Amino acid sequence: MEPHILVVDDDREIRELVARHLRNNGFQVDTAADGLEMRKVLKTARIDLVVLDRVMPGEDGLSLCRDLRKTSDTPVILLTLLGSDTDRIVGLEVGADDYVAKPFNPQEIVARIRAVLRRAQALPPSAGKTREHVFLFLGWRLDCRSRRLTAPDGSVVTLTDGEFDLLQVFAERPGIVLSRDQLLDLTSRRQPGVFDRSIDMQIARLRRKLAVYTNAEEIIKTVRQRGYMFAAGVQAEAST
Amino acid sequence: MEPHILVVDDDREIRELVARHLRNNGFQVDTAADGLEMRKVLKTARIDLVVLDRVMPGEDGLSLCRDLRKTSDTPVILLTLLGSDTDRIVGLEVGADDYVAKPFNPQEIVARIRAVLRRAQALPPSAGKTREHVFLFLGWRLDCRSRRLTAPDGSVVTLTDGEFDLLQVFAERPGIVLSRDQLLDLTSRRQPGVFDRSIDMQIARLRRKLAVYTNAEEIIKTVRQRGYMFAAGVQAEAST
DNA sequence: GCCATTTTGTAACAGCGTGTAACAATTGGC
DNA sequence: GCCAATTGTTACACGCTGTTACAAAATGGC
Repeated sequence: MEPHILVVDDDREIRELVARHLRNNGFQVDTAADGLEMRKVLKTARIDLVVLDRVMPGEDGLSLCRDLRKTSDTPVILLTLLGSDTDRIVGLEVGADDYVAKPFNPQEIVARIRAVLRRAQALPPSAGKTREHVFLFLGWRLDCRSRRLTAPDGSVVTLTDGEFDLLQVFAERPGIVLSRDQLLDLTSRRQPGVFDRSIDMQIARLRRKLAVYTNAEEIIKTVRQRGYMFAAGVQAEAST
Repeated sequence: MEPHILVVDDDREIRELVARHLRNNGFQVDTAADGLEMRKVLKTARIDLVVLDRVMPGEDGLSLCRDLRKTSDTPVILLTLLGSDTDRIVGLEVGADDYVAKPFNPQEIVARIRAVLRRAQALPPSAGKTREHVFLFLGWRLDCRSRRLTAPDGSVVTLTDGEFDLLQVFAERPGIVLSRDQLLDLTSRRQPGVFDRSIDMQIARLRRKLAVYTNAEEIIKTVRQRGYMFAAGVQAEAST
């Protein structure tokens, strides 16, 4: 019985990104773009926890949290802006159980959800339920829990750590153009003074390894002046 | 009946600042400068929540939190360094209920304490703590109660204390990259002045013993510039 | 307490991964 | 078609990690 999470955010991209990440971690997820949709979902589904954006047009996260707290004990995690002490304090005071500051590491949301639910005794600690993060594209299999890439013919392709991180970032965000800066951030290889053309080198190296089996152009496309995009359709799943 | 908080921090100034602020907000407060004092207070007073500094000489916050969580449900709030995602995630995993990043606004600690206590008061205490302590991976069996490692062919493999602790830390957190620093913390082998490359030696020694039976690269992977990750899928269970 | 053995940590070096610099190829605006 | 800007490729230097050797510390039997 997997916990059921409701993600409320007017920003569709963030909403779907968080939802996908949570699904990959074994949660059942519904989404809502505003307070109206949120209330509709809450009326029709039994939700275990709400992830709620602080800043939204119309009714914002704090108001929604305050209202929700009047009628329900459903735990709430607020997505706040970094550096806003008073937002966080007021959020906690109106009844939020926790917050995560944007920009966020999706894994932190997972950890926080588990911590909150653990206290609610809705979910045992993660060691008891191993779920793996697997991405499938064009016959390739990317397993992020074992850091292993398997080619369409079943052979294992050895990637360097940099290459693996890069491919993981892409596979988690198919169809989205990612700038060099974003790729450096997302792969956690942003260092002060790093010349951002180094990402081009890493992409070339990754493409070279993929190209042994598949036309790499169908996997990673260059978007001139903007960055790179993972062009292969991705199926994400939890493996058994 | 005001909640009773224990503040643990080696830095006297921070300790007394937090204590004074909490007293001004209606909490009863005790303080401790280290793990020894903390345990002494916990033996003699009924504490409702512990505020625990992450970085302390000798036994640090993560180790203390881990130990405390083995025997008690007392909520813990960690004071962490700003910007360390994996510190926060690992902290939540070893059982902390929350964290506050330094430098902090004392009012945020108050809000967090209230939020955590509100949650704790909504829950009955755990009946008995059943923790998983047998881990199965690639045919190996790690029994943490008897501190015994059994190979896929059934033979017992002798590990040193250091090697065993290290393998246990990994098996509890499959698929997560753990830095050298974190590994030193989680294995409770953090000593002042220890050259942090010593962990590489321990890992090499563990790998050598595992490699007699299994390709060790499939079990513990190096993630360059970040640390090491347990790549084998783990099934955890409570032994009979 | 002594001492042999085991465990752990440090130093040095080799091999590999990553980032930079330079140059080649491609792209797109005019 | 021209050309400046952008991206791809090659070569190389430096830093990170694995291994070996040895020293220091810890352990346990007598």
